[in-house]
Amino acid sequence: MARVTLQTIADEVGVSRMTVSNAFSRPDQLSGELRARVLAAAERLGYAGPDAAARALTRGRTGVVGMLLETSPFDAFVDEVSVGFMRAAAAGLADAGYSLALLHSNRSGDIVPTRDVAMDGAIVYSCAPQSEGVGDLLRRRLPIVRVEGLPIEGVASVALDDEGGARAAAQHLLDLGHRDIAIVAGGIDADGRPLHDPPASDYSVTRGRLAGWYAALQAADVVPRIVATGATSVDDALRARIRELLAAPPTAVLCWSDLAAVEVLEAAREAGLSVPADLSVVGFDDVPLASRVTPPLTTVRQDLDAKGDAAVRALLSMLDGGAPEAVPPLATTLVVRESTAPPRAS
Amino acid sequence: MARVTLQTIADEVGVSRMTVSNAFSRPDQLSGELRARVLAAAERLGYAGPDAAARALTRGRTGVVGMLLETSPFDAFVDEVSVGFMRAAAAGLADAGYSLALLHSNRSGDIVPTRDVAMDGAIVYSCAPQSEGVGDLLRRRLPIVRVEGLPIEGVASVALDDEGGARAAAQHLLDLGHRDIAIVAGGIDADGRPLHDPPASDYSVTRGRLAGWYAALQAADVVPRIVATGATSVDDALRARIRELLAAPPTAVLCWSDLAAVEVLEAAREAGLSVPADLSVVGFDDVPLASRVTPPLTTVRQDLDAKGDAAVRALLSMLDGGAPEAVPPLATTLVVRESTAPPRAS
DNA sequence: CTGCCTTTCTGTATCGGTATAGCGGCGGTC
DNA sequence: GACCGCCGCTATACCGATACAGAAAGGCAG
Repeated sequence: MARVTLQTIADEVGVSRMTVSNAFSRPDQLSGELRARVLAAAERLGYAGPDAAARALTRGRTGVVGMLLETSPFDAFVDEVSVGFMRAAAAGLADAGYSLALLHSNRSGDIVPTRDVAMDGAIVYSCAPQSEGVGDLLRRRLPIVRVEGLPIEGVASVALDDEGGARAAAQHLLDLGHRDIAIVAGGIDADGRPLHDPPASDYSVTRGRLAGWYAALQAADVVPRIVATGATSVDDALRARIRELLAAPPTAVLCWSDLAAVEVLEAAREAGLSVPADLSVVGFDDVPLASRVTPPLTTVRQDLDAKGDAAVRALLSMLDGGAPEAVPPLATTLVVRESTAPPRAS
Repeated sequence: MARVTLQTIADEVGVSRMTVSNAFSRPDQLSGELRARVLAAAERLGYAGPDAAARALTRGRTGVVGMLLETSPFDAFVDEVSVGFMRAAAAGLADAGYSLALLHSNRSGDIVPTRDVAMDGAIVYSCAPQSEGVGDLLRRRLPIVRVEGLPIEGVASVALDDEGGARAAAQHLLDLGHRDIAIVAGGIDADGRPLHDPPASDYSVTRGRLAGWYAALQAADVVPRIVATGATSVDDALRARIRELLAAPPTAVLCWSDLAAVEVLEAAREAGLSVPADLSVVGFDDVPLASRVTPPLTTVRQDLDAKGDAAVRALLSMLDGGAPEAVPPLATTLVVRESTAPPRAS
């Protein structure tokens, strides 16, 4: 039993293939009576309407926007920050009629998403500019918006004002009177090289936040202690270093994520340190968890809805033929809760 | 400047279009020397490789699996249960080389995802069988797997053993000695009709859980009090009813979700009731939040990874040409934490 | 009754690929 | 020296639709 196509219906009804196509796609092009007959025949033969792939080919539009993630899709769904971004992006795209396809980086199959999945544009979330996936997308000359991650030549981008947020966080601690401050950061010093001052990172989020912390601290002549791993998520190595740090605790800790800050809270509890009396802790991101831990975390909020909206708006304007345009860094807000206080008088 | 296609390259190199195609897709079909020349020309002309839409048309495969959600994509990313499911499903599909496309139900654009987005198969998560989106997908005769939601004729399904989990939860309260038990459930009695006994619901999750609770309670001759709304998420109406309930509190409450249970916890605190001393509370799902609230919630755990894996496995087997096959209900586990205790001796 | 404009439908070309059969040339076998 | 098989490439026919330019039929003004 051959597949049912426009031609099948056309033969059945005794009209041209074109007329059947019009019955589905341009109803005003034929009489209501004939259209009804065509549709009835289609129904009878079990025709679902124009084939999506064929239509995508001729119309040159798929209705799909891809999202390439630095991590595997699995990890992206674990991280509350990327979930929040996906949420806003998916909602914005849905409003504009686009479906969001999560592209993976598994290149072993015969279909490599970044190269072979049909789409009208893509969002590149926190990816290395030189990664294969990004290369594939660039080669296709698709409209692309980069979100976080290092700059990609010729690609519009949406990013947080990491530096400003970090500066505000550091300044908050300085204003409280702290001078002995540690920084907990991932994505730097992967191979144990001596750290620069300020330390360097190829991980854009950490890079911006480091710059902000150092800007404030150096202005106050404070030299921070650095606790770092190469990993960009909280891992056992980082946990161990945090515990080392708290053996001779500073009075305050700046963390590059709320998750890292929660680890510090945990380690402080183990070490018998009271937060914020003995140790002030500042996170970053303001994920839902931040306000639920004990004590609720002082942190730098980023507005994930705004980030998603900005990315979608930038992409939609390109999909409509607009030129890629720069989006200014998204503002952050310092949220002061109960994990920070003046240092204990010594 | 016309678009660069296989033909452009073919003309440039002076070979047939077919040879260029082979250079990309079947390297063994031409000499290495010629292939190198073709690829060099492609590079020079900025050809990204075979067009995805065209390839999808001829090969009949897209590498995309759609996921249709009952709610908007936005809400799906808010609910920890659906996020957990998406996580597992996306990971499983990525391993198999498929990208996951989130289909929205916005039918106003010219591209209706369920009808017009090219895909090889779809997962239908907790959707009404008679919804337009489901109808579109069925008409296309795509391989489909249903996850949660009411049965869809001829569609393989993956669902939780809601009934067994609920029965275990109710039995746990009975074993503790509770006789005055309330049930908090959404998705029933939307228009205020008198409730049946057990109450009816068109919302499959609630339906299964109700059946389980009643099975255990009726066997013990306990008649529960019902607190319900038509909404399937926690809303103000439900919050208000919970507060009414606690004006004359039962000794224990069975909730159809952890989120609802957290509301009960909150309302109990407001009413000056101590959990579990004055009131035992049981949730459902075991979302991450459940173990973090105070007191940690006794709840029925569902394994979202298993659910995602089961759905993906079922779909993959159909994509490989297998027949749809029934997947047995997924097991649940009662997790006893600190929100349940024997009723206060009266 | 003629000419012109609509309405309604059809024919052909095209979208950008891939499958498949076939063709010339070359080395090798008997 | 005729025959065979293989290698490397090409020609042709699709895949399933849509765009666009007509063409037949009918309506209306002059």
